[in-house]
Amino acid sequence: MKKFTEKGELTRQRILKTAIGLFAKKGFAGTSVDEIVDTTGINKRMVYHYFGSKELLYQEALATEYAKLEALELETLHPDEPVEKVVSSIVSTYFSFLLDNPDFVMLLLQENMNRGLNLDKMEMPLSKSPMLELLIQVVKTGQKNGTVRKNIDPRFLLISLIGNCMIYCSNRFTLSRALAIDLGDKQVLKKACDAVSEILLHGIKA
Amino acid sequence: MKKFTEKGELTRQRILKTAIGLFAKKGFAGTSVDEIVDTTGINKRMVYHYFGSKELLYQEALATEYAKLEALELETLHPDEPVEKVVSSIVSTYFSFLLDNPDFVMLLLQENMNRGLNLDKMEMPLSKSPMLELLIQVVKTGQKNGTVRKNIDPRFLLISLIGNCMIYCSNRFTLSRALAIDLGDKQVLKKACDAVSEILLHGIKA
Amino acid sequence: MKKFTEKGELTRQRILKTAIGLFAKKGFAGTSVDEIVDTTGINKRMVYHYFGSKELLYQEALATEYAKLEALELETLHPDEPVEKVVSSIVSTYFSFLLDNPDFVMLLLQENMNRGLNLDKMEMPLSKSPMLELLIQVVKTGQKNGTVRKNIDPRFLLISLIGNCMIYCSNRFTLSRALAIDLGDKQVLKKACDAVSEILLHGIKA
Amino acid sequence: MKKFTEKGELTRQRILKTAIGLFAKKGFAGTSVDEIVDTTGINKRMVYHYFGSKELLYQEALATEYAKLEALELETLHPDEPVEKVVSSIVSTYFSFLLDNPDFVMLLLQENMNRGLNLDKMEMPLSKSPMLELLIQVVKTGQKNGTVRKNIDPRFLLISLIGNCMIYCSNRFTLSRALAIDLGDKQVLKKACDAVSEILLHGIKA
DNA sequence: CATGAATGAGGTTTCATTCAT
DNA sequence: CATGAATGAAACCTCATTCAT
Repeated sequence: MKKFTEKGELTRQRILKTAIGLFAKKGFAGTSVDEIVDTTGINKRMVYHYFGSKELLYQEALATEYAKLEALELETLHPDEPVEKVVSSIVSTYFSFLLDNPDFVMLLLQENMNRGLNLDKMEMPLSKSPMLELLIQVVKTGQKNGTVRKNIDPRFLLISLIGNCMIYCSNRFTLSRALAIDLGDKQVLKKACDAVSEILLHGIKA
Repeated sequence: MKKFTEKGELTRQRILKTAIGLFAKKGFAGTSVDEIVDTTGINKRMVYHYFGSKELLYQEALATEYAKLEALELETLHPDEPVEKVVSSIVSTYFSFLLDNPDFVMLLLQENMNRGLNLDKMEMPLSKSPMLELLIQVVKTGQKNGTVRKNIDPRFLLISLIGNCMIYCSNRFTLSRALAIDLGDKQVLKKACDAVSEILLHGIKA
Repeated sequence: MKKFTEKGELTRQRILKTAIGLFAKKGFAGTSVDEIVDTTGINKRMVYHYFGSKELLYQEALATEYAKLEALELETLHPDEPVEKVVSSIVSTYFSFLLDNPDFVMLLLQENMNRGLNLDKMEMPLSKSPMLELLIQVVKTGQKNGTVRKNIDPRFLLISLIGNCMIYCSNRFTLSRALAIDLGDKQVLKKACDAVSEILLHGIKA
Repeated sequence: MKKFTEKGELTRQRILKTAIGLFAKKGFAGTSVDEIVDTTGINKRMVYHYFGSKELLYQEALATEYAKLEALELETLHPDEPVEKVVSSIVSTYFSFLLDNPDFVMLLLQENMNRGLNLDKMEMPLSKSPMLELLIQVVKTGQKNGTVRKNIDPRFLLISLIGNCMIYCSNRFTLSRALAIDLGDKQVLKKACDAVSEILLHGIKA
């Protein structure tokens, strides 16, 4: 990796931060380099100096947000805790994370719309999800002591879990419209989080 | 409004169909009018003749795909059927629909990324979801006869239901990556559909 | 000349009238054939059927308006009338005409900006101005009987006369701005007309 | 505001100068940005870099020419000079100016044809015409000492004055045609200038 | 490290005109 | 006589990128 002076690093970060916001809001094709530099006030040449190209800048933006997912705090959760506690904790963790990181959500969706091609190009390590590891543990334990149904597949469970949370972000506007309910309202979201927790808990228990 | 001849209508439809595919695959900004006309072989001027602008073409594409959702056949489902049958039917209906209409999924996600602005511009009628009406019925019945838990809100249930199905499409690539499971595989999807059905059924029953 | 049926002639006239208005307001280059047909509601093909091309339509528009100038009523004026009466009559005649025919003014200016090229193409007859003939007469008479100064050239007098009237139309907006006076106001124009008459009358008398 | 280097300013000026000539000759709609850049040899992107849009470039062209009018040297004219000298000086000043600045004349006419909309957009200051101030002075003085008729309104006088000069430029081609006199001929123009001076002087004197 | 100038390709849209019926 | 469909060229403007200092 290149090393930059302190001032340079600051410039770099300002560009990256601005780019993340714009790419998240308007997509890769919908965002112009001019817009990024106009927003930051930094000279356009700097984008190419620090990032090489628009695409590489986008990938760095994607990587930066993606890294946040891995930083999800799991410290307070342990495989030896009861399954109920673990599941509801994961749900609220995801809810908070997704709501707090709308840029991440948008970039993730975009990447999926793009068939994951940028992640391929970036050769991101296929890091095993720690969340999945945890779920595998607690489900196995739960199945042993009879609190979890036998045919629960932790992978599908994790997907359900994510899907239940993500949908509030990824389809917020169309759902608000169709169901006449404001999914931007904090109180509504609190109830939604609880509803998700409860339905999943009942969904897996034996 | 303008009247078109049969031949003109054909041209119009060819443009629209092509546009739907490209907008779904590459997004609004990522698709050029040139690309659309090159694909169809129709003169570029015709796009503006029939649709007025790229944006209006996009909106018509969106409306066309969106209309498919409303056409989801609910005829075989009835409010007086048992809740189990209804829920699992809805799940498999959504699964099939989303898998069969990837363009719809992409356009829907894009519209959400765009904060629903195009739907607003189009002044789409806020049609009450028939799916929601159905769920409200069967949940109420189920709660009366004791098969469904009291605190199930049909709206959150529907969202969960959609989220559980949608996630397999909207996040297919990143999930396949992270969980080391091929979500493009038909058999995997069959299992996933069953898993979703089961978890939700257990999730709501008293 | 071609002959058209009554209905056809009507269509033709509607196109021509619309074209005159648009060409006068927005210029030749600034007016599109589409705009003309959209305004009339007549099919675009008809423009080419009746006029051949946009340029020929423009020339016909120009000729139509130009013809109005020749129709200026001079019947009540005679060479044997006193010069004062003739001059003030001409002034008010021009004033009325120019104010009543803004399209003429605009097309005339445009033609001058275009170096008279269309008039050349149209091979318009270099019709001797009847106004000039009249002026030549009365000036000669006036000079003979000592009421008009010797060195008055009727041609320059006519130009002055036209210039004094035309300026209120051709430069209405910039003059209104610069002189803080509303040259669109009827009463102001009445005074202006009188002022022009008076200044010219005193300007030529011996 | 943006800062430009010396070299950039040069490029800017070349574009502007070329634009003035073309806009004056062919009008706003009749001039294409491509034509401007082809004439200068400068890349098209630069037009938008320095001027923002074709319209803004046009406005700057208009403003540049318009500014020349204000620069009309009035230094040699003083309110305490006799009215005859002042009027004939103004006439020849205008004649020279208009003949020397055909681009100004064309842009001014165009702006009037456009109802002064660009001047409105540009929020040009409604600078009091120094020429008018001067005329007000000398007319008042002339009226006091009995050399100028009482009912001369300096504003209408100025308009007449301008009209008498302008007409030779604004309607040069149609007048040359109609009156069978070459208004492009220097000697003819000299005589015309004198005729205007004389008619106006006699027109105002008591 | 940083800046403004510059570029060629391509973006969306509109043009005047012709075709087929 | 009249219509809607169709066209290729050119309009204005923006793009990601590179140059020169």
